[in-house]
Amino acid sequence: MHPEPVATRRVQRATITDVARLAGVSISTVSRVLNETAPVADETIERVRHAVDILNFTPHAAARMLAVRKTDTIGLLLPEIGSSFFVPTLRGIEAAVREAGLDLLIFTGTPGGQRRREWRQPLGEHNTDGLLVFSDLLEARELTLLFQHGFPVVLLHRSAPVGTQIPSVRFDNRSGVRKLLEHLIREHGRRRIAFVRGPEGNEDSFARESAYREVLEAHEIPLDPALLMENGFTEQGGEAAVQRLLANNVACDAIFTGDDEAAAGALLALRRAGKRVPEEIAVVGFDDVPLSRHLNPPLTTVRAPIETASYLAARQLVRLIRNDTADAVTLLPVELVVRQSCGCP
Amino acid sequence: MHPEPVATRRVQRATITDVARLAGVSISTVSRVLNETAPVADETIERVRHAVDILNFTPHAAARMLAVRKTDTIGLLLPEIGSSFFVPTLRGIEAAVREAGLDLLIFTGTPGGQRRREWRQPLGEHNTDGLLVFSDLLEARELTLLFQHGFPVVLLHRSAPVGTQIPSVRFDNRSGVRKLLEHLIREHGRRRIAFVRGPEGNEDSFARESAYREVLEAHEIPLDPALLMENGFTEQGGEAAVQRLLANNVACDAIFTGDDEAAAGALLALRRAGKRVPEEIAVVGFDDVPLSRHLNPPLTTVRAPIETASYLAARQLVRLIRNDTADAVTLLPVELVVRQSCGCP
DNA sequence: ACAGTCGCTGAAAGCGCTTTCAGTATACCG
DNA sequence: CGGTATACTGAAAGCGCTTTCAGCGACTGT
Repeated sequence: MHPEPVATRRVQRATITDVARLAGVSISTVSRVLNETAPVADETIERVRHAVDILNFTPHAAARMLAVRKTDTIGLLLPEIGSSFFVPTLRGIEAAVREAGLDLLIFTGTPGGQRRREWRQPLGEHNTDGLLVFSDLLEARELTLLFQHGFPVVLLHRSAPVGTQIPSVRFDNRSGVRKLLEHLIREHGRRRIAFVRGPEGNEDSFARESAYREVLEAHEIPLDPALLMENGFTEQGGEAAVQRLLANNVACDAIFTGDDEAAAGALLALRRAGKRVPEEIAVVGFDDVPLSRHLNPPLTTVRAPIETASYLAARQLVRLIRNDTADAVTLLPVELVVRQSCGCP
Repeated sequence: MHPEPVATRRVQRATITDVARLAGVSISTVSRVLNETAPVADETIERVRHAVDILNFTPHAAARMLAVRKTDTIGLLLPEIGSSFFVPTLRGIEAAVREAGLDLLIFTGTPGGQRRREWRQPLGEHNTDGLLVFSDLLEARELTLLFQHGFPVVLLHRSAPVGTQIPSVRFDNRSGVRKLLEHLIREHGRRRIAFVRGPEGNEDSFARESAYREVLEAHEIPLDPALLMENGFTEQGGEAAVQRLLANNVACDAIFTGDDEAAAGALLALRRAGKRVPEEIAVVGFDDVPLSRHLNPPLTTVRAPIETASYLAARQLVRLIRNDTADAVTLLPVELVVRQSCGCP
């Protein structure tokens, strides 16, 4: 497993000065042919290009950033990257970032949850041209501070702190939950619907829960606190929640998990307990991650345009960086996708 | 969807000079208290810290990089981030990167596959302290060039180009395939085993295919070219491959897909065609992504330590950056995980 | 009492680029 | 033919940091 270790010695990198010397011009000229910022004689261009090739010259990004005072980089702040929710999320962001010709710096939260608050901010205002924040890692007051400094920030799946106008893009959670639960109630006559919520402080989870309460109320179904469970938007969380539900023997004919991963866990627990889904208990989720159609039975859920959301968020950020303007809020419509776990054939 | 657009005006950032002025010291002193590189009087430290707080000062990363001549950033080169394989991969890398106190710059390949080859290399030798390369995006000759320059690079799921000693970390694919197929052959008596391979040029896929051939040979099963299909390590690819297989009516009693996502697709196609899995056709995959245990039936596969691999790769890179040494090759053991899709109860 | 140390600090040189600014040579206009 | 724009180029001044270098005072040891 550990054969010959390998060693390395660094080689001095070429700088713009080397190129200039080799081409017999000044560094200003080299800079000009590289950036095409001023007319340069064809013959000179040729010489410079040639020198660049010979020396395999690549400009030192930091020097460039320092001189032009921008980084052409955007930062992405993520919670711990756990679920498959991140695959489309990252794709969307990456697409937008590449389209804009920027680079992407990623920073994720520590599992422990405690943030590193040091003087050297990894994604601070100085290291990137803007920040895409997905997670509750950054506290409201830090966001506010950033906003007040006019530093470009956009929020993904989280709304702006009061007092700020930070652009955000989110799903229309309420409408999704409404469609989902009404389907369960009207089409399948379920009324004892458990809700397995996401982590404390997660806005999506909060919105979904309050929509859940609204729908129950609208149908005059009393809310049974025993049907409300925690999880954390993870498979294990969903599994544990359902285990608890079953252990406590609380009657229920449907489970709505705040997200699909939890639904997967719920399904696992239900099967292990010998419950038939959907006959005895229906299960529905939210998000429609790629996993969902493969579940057994295939999961009825709400399709959230995950990739689109992150793509648009990144685009907003780019707009904010380049034009100093963006849409305050982008609310993305979601769509009910009926598969079999709700009881439909 | 697009309410009031929001506008922003930038605010001038504080520099070390501002801090120095406010604290009534020289910038050298400020730098020293920030970096703790030389003794500074307690009272002075206090004044500087205070000034830093007041001004909300964060050092300009580019300036720092330029001065110290390192970026404290590592670059990650990914293929298009498509499958859930990336979730553990990113986690592992992120963990290692954070442990080492570095930042992570991500660059993924263009979907079209053509690389941007411009003078301004996004992840070039100048923008990061080292590169973690997962994908065949970078050609062998570019890797070689980097290696010759002594630029730290480590390869993930890809072996070093001939002539270089670039460290790499990979799975022990052959052994995994052997265990998997021998199980299929010995325990379940399957002999017409189709193989759905990954994308051209993917080393994992190549290794798995050649191991497949070896195992067949060892069991004196003739290789039927009709049983060899392309896909691309995607769900859709696996689905399409199996559709083709069925359409051509080629007899087969098992399908081995080069990865689990493709297995998920295969399962879908099989079910749609009314084939019973595993009774009529067994299906096995490779990787054991989180999805696999949820498939219907749960997928027998080979567990590859995806997160560990990327974690170790990142650690090797850090070692290479800091100590100029690393292990030439790290081969990670894999493990058969038997579920129901092979025919086991 | 004096050289040698040590704690602490500021001036200044650089890191590798971009970008004015100034300048020369050539073209073009009336 | 004088004047003015135009193509092209180099010197030099930064961008915001780190890091020598040198210096000053206060201690130490002999």
